Amino acid sequence: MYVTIPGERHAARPPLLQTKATAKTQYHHIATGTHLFREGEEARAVYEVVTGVLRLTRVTEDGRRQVIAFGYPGDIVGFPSDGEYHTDGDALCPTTLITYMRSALEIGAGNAELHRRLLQAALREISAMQDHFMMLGCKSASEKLASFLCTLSDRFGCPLGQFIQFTLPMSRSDIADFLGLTTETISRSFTQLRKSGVIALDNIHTVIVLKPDVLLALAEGED
Amino acid sequence: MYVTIPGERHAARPPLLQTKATAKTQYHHIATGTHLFREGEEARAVYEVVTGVLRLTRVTEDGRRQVIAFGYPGDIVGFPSDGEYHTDGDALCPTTLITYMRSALEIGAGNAELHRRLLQAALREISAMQDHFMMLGCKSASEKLASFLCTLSDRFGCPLGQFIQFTLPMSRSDIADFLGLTTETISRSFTQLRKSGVIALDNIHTVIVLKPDVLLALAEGED
DNA sequence: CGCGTCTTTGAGAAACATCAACAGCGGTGG
DNA sequence: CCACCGCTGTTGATGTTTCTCAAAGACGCG
Repeated sequence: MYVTIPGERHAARPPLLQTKATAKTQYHHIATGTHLFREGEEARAVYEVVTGVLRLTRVTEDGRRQVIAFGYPGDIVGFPSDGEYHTDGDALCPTTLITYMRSALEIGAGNAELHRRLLQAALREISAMQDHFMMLGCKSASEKLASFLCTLSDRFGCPLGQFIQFTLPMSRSDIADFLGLTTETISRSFTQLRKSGVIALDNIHTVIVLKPDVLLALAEGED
Repeated sequence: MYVTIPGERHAARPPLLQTKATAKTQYHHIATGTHLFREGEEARAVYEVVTGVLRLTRVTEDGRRQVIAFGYPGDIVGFPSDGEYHTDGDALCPTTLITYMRSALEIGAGNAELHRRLLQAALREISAMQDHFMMLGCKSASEKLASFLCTLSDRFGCPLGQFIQFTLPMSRSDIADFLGLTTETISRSFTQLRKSGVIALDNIHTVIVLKPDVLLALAEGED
């Protein structure tokens, strides 16, 4: 089942969407593997990830899966369309969330400031999804993995001596389904990056970036 | 350069974002090939497409292009992030737009109703982009093209006898860059659909769907 | 009519998927 | 404590899809 990752609980950060009007912040804890919402379900809330990581997925009728996004601290997840969730959302490790009732999306008058921040979050989400398009549509397998690791390194890497370290709470097949590849190809690309000395794997879920500049170059497509 | 498509000017429809507060609707006409905005530019407005079609693209440093979306009537385009456009936007045929100043995105108090509709439009956009992810990540070449044609057929197809007809204002290479394929593969997939009697091409830019049910089945992955 | 651009078609090459076997690792139970 | 089991990940051999390169055809435009 789900492996509990010795996990990089990212430093607390001020909630993005929080406004003065809702002074008392209600945190919500969920365990690894918990489903926060499912595709097609009526959307009752949007969530801000505070610590931990969520996985957002969609599945076709014939069982092919696409990981739409990973929800890291600072991300807003669960944006509905026509009142429904359009992805499954579940926790890859113990996760803390802030819940914002769906009404915040709809009643403009109620809390204009929260509403404004939600729109900004939605716009950032659109921008992030466009980056993801570039990966899925334009890049080779090794470029995709390099881009993916680069993004995580930039957003969540911790200095380790002169290197950068971060954890991958998701499985190889999650990464594969995120990048539109197979687990075998992901595994081979990891091996390639290891053998060329760009990264090291402390354990399966811990990446150490040895040559950040080379990783970035690979991500941009300079073989 | 750009070929002017004998174009399917879709029936006028009530503006999505229009509110009573801005009673007099200001329409804006642009010619084929006109750039409405460019990536990295300061975002001064968002646009609602009324007639015509826009193409939203992004390009990597080394020149690979991804068509992020096509903006058809009823779509809102030009959502900024951090105050900037993140795609190029240009017209594939003569296009009519309604302009909404960027301030509408930011000053919640100014026009709460417009703000609310913009958020709804952004949420629809996110949902549409998730559908696009499924195409890019999960589907084969022929499935991608079938899905693409299906979507256009559903949204903009006109009955032609017992068949459905619609126009493709974009080039084969636009379709290729939208689906993460090459023009040659698109061309071959079109030929395949033609030879199997699922569609007919009246001319390069006019598709007639002969077997909608088969096209849908192909789109869903039932070979 | 001729030219340039876009599209189609073909042949060969490359990337990635698929299938299969094996290794590593944690958990369980004897 | 060790043997066994199941799961995930890795590696290898092979197959398929799609890309690349090349050439010819179609179409609009001057």
